[in-house]
Amino acid sequence: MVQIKDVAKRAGVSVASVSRVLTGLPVVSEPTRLRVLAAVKELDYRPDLAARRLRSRRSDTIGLVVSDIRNPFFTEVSRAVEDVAFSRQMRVILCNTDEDPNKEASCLELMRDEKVSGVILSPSLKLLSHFTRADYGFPIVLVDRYERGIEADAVLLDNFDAAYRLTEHLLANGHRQIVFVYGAESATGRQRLEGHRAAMVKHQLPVQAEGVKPMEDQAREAALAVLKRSPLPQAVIASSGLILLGVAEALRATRTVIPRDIAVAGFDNLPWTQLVEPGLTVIAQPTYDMGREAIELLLQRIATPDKAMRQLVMRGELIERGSSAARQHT
Amino acid sequence: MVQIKDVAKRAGVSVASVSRVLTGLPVVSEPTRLRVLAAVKELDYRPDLAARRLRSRRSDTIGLVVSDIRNPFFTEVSRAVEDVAFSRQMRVILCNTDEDPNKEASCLELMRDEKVSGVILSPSLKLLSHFTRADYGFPIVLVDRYERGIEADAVLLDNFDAAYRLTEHLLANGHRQIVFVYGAESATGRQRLEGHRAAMVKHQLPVQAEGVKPMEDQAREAALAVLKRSPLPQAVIASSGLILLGVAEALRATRTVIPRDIAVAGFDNLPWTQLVEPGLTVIAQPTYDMGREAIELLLQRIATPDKAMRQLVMRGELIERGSSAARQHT
DNA sequence: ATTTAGGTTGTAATCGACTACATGTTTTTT
DNA sequence: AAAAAACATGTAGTCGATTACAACCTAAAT
Repeated sequence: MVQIKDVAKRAGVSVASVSRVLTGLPVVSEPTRLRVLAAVKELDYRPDLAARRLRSRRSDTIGLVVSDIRNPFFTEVSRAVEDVAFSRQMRVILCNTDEDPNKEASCLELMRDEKVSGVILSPSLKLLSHFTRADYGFPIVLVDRYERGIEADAVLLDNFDAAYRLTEHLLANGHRQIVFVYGAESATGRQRLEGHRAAMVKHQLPVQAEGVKPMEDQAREAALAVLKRSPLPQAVIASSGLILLGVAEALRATRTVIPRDIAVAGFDNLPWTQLVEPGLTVIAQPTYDMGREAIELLLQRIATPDKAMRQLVMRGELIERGSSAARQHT
Repeated sequence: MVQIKDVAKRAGVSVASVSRVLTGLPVVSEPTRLRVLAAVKELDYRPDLAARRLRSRRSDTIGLVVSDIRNPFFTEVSRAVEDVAFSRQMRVILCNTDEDPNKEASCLELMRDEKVSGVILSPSLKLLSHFTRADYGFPIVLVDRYERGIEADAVLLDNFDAAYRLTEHLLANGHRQIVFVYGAESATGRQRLEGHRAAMVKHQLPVQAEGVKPMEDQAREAALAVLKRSPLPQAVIASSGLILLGVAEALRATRTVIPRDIAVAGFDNLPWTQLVEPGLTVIAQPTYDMGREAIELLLQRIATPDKAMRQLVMRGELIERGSSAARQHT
């Protein structure tokens, strides 16, 4: 195993100089720098990360704590985070919480043990409700979930605005009786409900909301119940991609024709939403960008810990497809 | 910062005893063990991982190297790997290669630097073609991709069998002119082509294969070209979920009706395959189980490095849906 | 010519845990 | 009862880097 003293010997300098070159300190002369780099290359020296981390108290590692990496939103975020981290020679450690506060606490403890430089976190509702930055030894950037007034960096969709515009779109196309199926245990779901509510109230229409647990089968059951109503509502909105999937399954199971029998709209522009006839109208989130912004924000926070907290609120894009087409007068 | 000597003092023992208790060595008496554990709890002591790793030369970390975590197959595998690792107090480090041999080499180098206990790898075609276990300082388990005769642990689908059965299913339903759209740059795609070929040859039918790059838009273009043919083939098989998506997009864009105009079948039982009318017939892979088996295999390999290599070949499940319904005689 | 400042370099201490070895104690064997 | 074996524990060295500090050299300032 070649180590730093071998490099030092080869380059004819002390270990301190080698270390200075490798950590990028600007206190080495150009000639020594070049000789060290040459020796490193000749010997194919790789610094021992454990030793480096022990002494320097830093790990150059980013933690990513999400409910479930299989959620396409988080998958995309993780890819963005990994891309940026990789380009900066940093590592990513992943942890799934399943929305379980205990597992979430374990994950954050794990991150503390790893002495991560920072964490990108999608918090459970419970953690979000009493989030305090001082509780952790590392900076945190929240993604997807955030509540007004919390002192934390965050990257999220403008949920209120997105749901408001989606609702306005349906209303403009003549749909009046709208059922809003949303994730009741999620801050995001609730904020989207508020945006929907605001649009409905503005048009003096009643709000029909169905809160579900954030699982596909739950959403399907809720949607099936809605579809048993008589008369059928004129439209249904799903507050997330997962719920939209459940709704689509229910519609297919009951042979309900979109948009003739009922109009549909939802969140998350997943690949399949354009495949389901006649194409599902959705709010697209800039997921990859959100992940990228989250880690950039985190890296800035690590560099300058005392600047004021920032929230990056991103705008969703309304993608109109056949599922929300104008209502035919009957 | 509370450290091991604080615990030792509190428990009235030496640091060696504390270390022995914490690393689970069976050479401590029960009384001291209990007193150490009590002291650990009272002080909320957390061992410094960097120090531990430096001295012990082990990291208790697993590397996961895949082409793209956004591929649902790998997403699911990563979730399984993370679950098992988490339950054993191990970490997972993720790296995406984009099928680029250079990035792949960087990822594996990164894993070496991290002194991972082992790696779960989905190799590029190039790496697979001259894979040698001795090239790395850690054990490797291959997932999804494997070639006969390679001396390596692996977990994969029985691709030949799955494609064979899928083809037999289409043939049994009366489809004769079948186009097989497959990922030409993937070992998996090629193996599936061989299975398809075997079934066609057995029935003395010609093989029509279209190799594409493993990207959705490439598959769509290829499928569009196929759909321009006159007469239209009677069925199309997609050798992966990604390609199936491209095919489905092409069919929708051309308003081709499944299965009246053309029958469809493919791989990967993704949530949306049952949503596309009239439901797409697919081979389902036991993805989560494959991930679980992969890390279990890896942990066994770490425990006993010298046992013979093992390949776990799993059987795909044929899920028949409307897209491959029996051909109407004309 | 002497002092001062600024820039380079090297020596040695240090990070915090694991573990080889030595030592002491108890149990078993002869 | 003595010797050997087995077990339990402690002391101190070690893992391989970073970095505080001191020492040195050169150039600028007095």
